[in-house]
Formats: sequence, structure tokens, C-alpha cells
Amino acid sequence: MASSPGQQEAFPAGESTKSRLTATAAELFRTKGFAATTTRELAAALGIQKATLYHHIRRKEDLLYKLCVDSLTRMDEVAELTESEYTDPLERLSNFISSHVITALEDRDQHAVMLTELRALPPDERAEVLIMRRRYEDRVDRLILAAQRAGRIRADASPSDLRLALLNMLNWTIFWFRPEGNHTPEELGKLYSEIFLNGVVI
Amino acid sequence: MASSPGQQEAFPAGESTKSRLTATAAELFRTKGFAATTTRELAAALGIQKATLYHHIRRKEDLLYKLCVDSLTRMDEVAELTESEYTDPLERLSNFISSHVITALEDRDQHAVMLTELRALPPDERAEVLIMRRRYEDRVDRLILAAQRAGRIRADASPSDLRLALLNMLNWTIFWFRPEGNHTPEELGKLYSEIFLNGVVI
DNA sequence: GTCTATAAAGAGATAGAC
DNA sequence: GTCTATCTCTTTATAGAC
Repeated sequence: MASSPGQQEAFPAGESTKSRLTATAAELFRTKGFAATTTRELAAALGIQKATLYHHIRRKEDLLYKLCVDSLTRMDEVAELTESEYTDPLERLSNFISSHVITALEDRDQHAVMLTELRALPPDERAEVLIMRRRYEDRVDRLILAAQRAGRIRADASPSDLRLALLNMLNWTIFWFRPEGNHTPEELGKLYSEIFLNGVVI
Repeated sequence: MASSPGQQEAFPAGESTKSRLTATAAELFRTKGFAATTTRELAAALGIQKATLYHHIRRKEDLLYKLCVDSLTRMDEVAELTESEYTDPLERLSNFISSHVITALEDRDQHAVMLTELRALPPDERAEVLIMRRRYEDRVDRLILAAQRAGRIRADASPSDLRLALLNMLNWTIFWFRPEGNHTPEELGKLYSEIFLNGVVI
């Protein structure tokens, strides 16, 4: 449907300020950190004045909160979908690893900010995000427990200990991954899945 | 030797301000982030006035720089020592993993700050620290390459790719490790060594 | 080595016009 | 939806006495 007068343009020349806001904030927050990113820098990166920023948000923290919620919502949706596509416990686990890495790296800026800048959120919003994170971790624990009960992976370590080891390996990737680098997210997901499941020893 | 008048006390009642400064800064920088930690908070945590802080340091960044250098110096010393104690490539690698985890977690605050707050350093100092980091990474690459050449671990991935996977798993631990938690650094080092080398599949 | 007092700059956020 | 102008508070760092 074509846009009618008085409404916002259906096909603006560039993306609207609102839609660019989140991505631009995510990039700055990831590279400089939330506290070290000023509203002046953010406005400049968007090509608008500081004051205009406050037409779209109430506070700087609003941006961080939205980034965290969006990122975790997407991670959970993808994990749910991946889980539904397999039944074998080990296949579920290895495909979870790949799709976690791919999704996190496709959304690198937002995902990195969600993981590392959570402490800058006001207490209530931080608590909300922590609940979402916990829900995701519980999902991983269940995948691991299922593989243990099927006798496919070691059961002398708790699901949460194995989950921490796994997410350690996957999450730190955000600190050095570059889209223009040597490997695609797909390749990294495959490598990490192989290492976590089978190790590097021949 | 006893202290003589005019010199600093040999056995002060508490630790001197200077010696407490680094550890206190490390703790604050790790928990709040460098940018979000104010000199007021730091002074308050030390029980001194803000101005007194500037008798010991020139700038807030001085503290960050010292933390990074001290942390990396210690990591490298321990790695060197561990390497000298073993000759078998696989033993060298597994013992490196354990001692990396133990040393990093014993020095948790400083190590975490070195890993996550480097971007807050002025360019020249950041470059210096990056060189030290690179030296440490090269050491890990050599350990991995030696094990590959001995035919003990997979050689279809480059040393740097395997090193990134390994340090991913080890480094993220700083975000959730608590000294009072379920596991000692020794136990975690052993678990991560087993997983990296042999995987979790039975 | 520590203090009180203060300078100077930078930060988040708002008022009100267009 | 965006602007210019500005308020108010916080920040790092220094001056100078004890």
C-alpha cells in the first residue's frame, strides 16, 4: 500500500532515524562501551542533534535495554527452532552450537552489548534481562542433560558446568570476530561443535 | 632490618595506600568498568580524599596501564615456568591450560580488567599492552603447533584458530567465576583441559 | 602523604521555536 | 521530527596549606 499524506513515508530515501538508532547505538556501545559512549557521539553518528535523540528515547539506558531484550529474544527463537528440527540428543546439541554462533555473530554488536554491558542497566531492567538470560541457559542445560541421560556425553560434570564451558567458548568470540576475517560464522560454529564434542586430540 | 626514622615504616599497621591502590582499582574497574568508575569512588574505597589519589598517580589511566602490564607479566612468567617443567607436547599443552586458568583466576580482578578494559587506554599504552598480549598468544600458538607436528592433535585447523577456541573457553570464566563458588580454579583448569583435548562425548 | 577548596571541562537531559 | 540554546550536575585534575 502506498503512503498517504500525514503518515510516515513508506519508502524514505534512507532508513529512518528510528530504525538506524538501535544499530548505531549497538555499534558504539560494543566498541567504546556504554559508559564511554556519549549522547553527543551517538547523535553525531546519526547525523542529528543531541536534542533530537530525546524525541526517540527517554534516556540513554533505554537503548541498552532494547538492545538486550531484542538480542535475547532472537537467540531464544533461533534455539527453539533449531531444537524442533532434530530429535537425536547429540545432533540437537551440535546444531544448537552452530546456530548459537551463527545467530550471535550475525547480530554481533547487539549480542556483544547484551553480554558485556548489562551492568550499566538500572536494577529493574537488569533483573528482567537476567531472567531472559537464565531462561536461555536453562534451555542449554536441558540439551546437555538429555545427552547425558542418553549416555552420549560425560555425566561426571553437571549440566551447568558443561554449559559454562561451552558458552565460555562460544561467547568470547564476540571480542575478536570480524565479518571480513578468515572464517564465516558457519565455519566457526562447526569447529566449536567438533571441539566441544570430540576435542582436538587425534 | 628495622625501619629507621625518616624512612617508611617497615611494618605499618595496615597496608600502605600505594600497595592497596592497585588491588582496589582492579576490583572497581572489573565490577563497574573503567569508564564508570569515578576517582571519587576509588578514593572513598581507599578511605582517602580524591586529591590524595593524585599524589600516587598522574591520571586515572595510569592505574589501568599498570594493571594490564602486571597481569600480563605474571601470566607470561607462569607460562614460561610451566613450559619448562614438561617435555611431552600434549603434557605441555594440558598443563599450560591448567596453569593459565589458575593464574588468571588467582589474579581475577587484574586479569579481567586487562582483558576487557584495554580499549580505555591511551593509544601508546594500549599498543604496548597489545604487544605483550601478542607475545603470550604466540607462545600458545607454538605449544599448539608442536602438538600438531608431533601428530597428537588435529592439524586441519591452524594453530591460531585452535588457540582462539581455547582462550575463548578459558577467558570467559572471569565473567562468572566467584572464589566462594562451587569449583576451585584447579578443578576448572582440569575440566577445561579435558574438554579441549578430548571433548565431552563418551 | 594527606587535606580543603576550586578550577575547567564534559556529561545527560530539557525548553521552546519551527 | 528536528533544530538552537541552555540548564544542571558530575567528572577529572590542580593549587596550595599542613
